[in-house]
Amino acid sequence: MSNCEQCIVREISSLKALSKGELISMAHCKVSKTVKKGDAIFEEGESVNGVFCVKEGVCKMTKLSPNGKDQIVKLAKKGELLGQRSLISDEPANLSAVALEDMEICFIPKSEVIQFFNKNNQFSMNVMKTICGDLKEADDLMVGMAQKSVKARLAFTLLNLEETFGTNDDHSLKIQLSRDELASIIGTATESCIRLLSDFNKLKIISLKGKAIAILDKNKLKKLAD
Amino acid sequence: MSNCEQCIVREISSLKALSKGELISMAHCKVSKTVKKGDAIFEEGESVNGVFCVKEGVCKMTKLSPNGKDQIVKLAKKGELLGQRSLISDEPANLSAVALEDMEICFIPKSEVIQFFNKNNQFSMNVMKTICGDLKEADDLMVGMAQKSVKARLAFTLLNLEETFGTNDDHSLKIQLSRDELASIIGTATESCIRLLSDFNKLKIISLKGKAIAILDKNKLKKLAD
DNA sequence: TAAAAAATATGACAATTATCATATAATTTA
DNA sequence: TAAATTATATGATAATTGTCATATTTTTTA
Repeated sequence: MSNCEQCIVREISSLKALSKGELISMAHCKVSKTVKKGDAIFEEGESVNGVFCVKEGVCKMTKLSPNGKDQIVKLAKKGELLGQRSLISDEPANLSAVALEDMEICFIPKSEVIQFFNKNNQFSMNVMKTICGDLKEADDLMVGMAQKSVKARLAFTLLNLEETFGTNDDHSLKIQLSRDELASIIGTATESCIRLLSDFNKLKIISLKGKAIAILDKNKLKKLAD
Repeated sequence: MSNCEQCIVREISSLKALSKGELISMAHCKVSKTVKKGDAIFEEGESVNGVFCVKEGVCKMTKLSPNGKDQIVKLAKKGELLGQRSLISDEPANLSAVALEDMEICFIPKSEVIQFFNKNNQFSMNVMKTICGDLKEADDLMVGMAQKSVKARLAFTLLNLEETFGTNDDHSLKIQLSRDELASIIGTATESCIRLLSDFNKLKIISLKGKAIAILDKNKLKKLAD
């Protein structure tokens, strides 16, 4: 049982509203886990009896469409709480969470989170704000899906990935996604995604070295993105 | 200044958690309005300093895409609160709200809503649940947009409209949408929407009489919807 | 390390969907 | 009511995107 008071993540999530006492209480009931790349934290339809706090690593939140393809709805990284919506709505998970990298996460049981909701108004407010942010993002993505071409969605996604996850020294995106996963974010066939990446590469807008993607011409990409 | 205690809407929204005293307080500061079909309640980007409670009528929540087309993100009807997300996130409206029918609405100022948040835990919880519901719906719609054909989205939308708004005696959908608006829900060109409606009509899956749409074969429509 | 499996890449083609043109019907305005 | 405007409808065609086939490269496994 490690200390929640000293956890870095505490500072960057809704949990920052918790008092010393609440943190100590949480330290007693939380369960730390490591998750290997590719493993599921939870699956769509599953009853998740609490929330998961991401301490390290990135995971994809996906939903299976009737056609059998997974759609990536969101990427979650350090500091995010998974399963909040489920907990509040008292419903099974609407999305699956699968690790894109090795992860460190903590599970906080529902009873504990409910306590925080009841006693700590600022915590409730933080969670609400997070969910409101997710809602705005989901609405915006929906409009993008409905109105933009695949090319524009790819351009937008690449810019977004750079913004959210940053770049390595060689300017390549820090986050490593397969072509299949990238296609599953923008909502297209893997081949279409690969083809467009090739096009962007030929136009010197991006560079491709294996899985690594680097943005070379951000302005052109921005123009393509709407 | 009319009575909030006797308002029917109170029973079917987050407001049902409010105490007698809170309702009386609200009755003093709320502002009732009528909105004509086609008029905007608020526009995307506007600072809405409170929430609107829909007492009668239906409105569309839309967002302008860079290509200049409006996308309908959601339809809101009696009992729904508009502008909750904005209020909680303390941000301008992400969506516009435009009346599809003549409406009766009440405006409740932000300061009053904040009071309720602070003092009435059940109210907070109700609002949270609503927003969580919206988030789930938005995620699901996003996946649909990304993965389903226009035909499937139209089928799904028609079923949804019947479920949500019901039918008249002649089995036609109670909600009246222009072809343009229907297209703007499913995210396609107006012509494509019209063409598919014609196809469904020829196949006796739906019937068209002017603007009125009636579902004739729900099972076929369900099969088309995924 | 060699073989097998999976991921990436590209071509050919088909299906879907958008766009433009134009006709007709319905609604609004003068 | 007549004219004008707007909405609905349909055809022709182009653009986009998906599917299937098949290399090629990379990664994994034995």
